[in-house]
Amino acid sequence: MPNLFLKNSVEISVFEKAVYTALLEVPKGKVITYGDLASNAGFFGASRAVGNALKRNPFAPKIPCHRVVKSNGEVGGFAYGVRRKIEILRSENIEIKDGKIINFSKVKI
DNA sequence: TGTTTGACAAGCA
DNA sequence: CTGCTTGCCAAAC
Repeated sequence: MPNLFLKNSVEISVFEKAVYTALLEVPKGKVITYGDLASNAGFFGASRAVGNALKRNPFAPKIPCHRVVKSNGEVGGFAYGVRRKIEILRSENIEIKDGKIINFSKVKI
């Protein structure tokens, strides 16, 4: 395994490292899909694995996990509840209706 | 070391 | 639009 970093005494796989790093490049007020994030991280098609990586994210508030959404415009999941995710997104001026993002093509990277 | 698991995606009826 | 099926991938069992 070509991985294992040490961040705050927590082991991180190269996969997670790549995902978190790529995610940090998403500006406030914008979102990215699980699939695109996977691609940006260098793991095309790993959308599902990305979800897992975010869920078990060791350092929660440090990374903007809330900016990762589904490719169909739905919000997706969140470790602390979808409700919370929506609130945070709204606080970043991203409109959401019925669990779906308004103007998805415009707020998406 | 094989199987199961998900915060997914895309295609089709 | 809804619901179902298959494909995916890294991590956890």
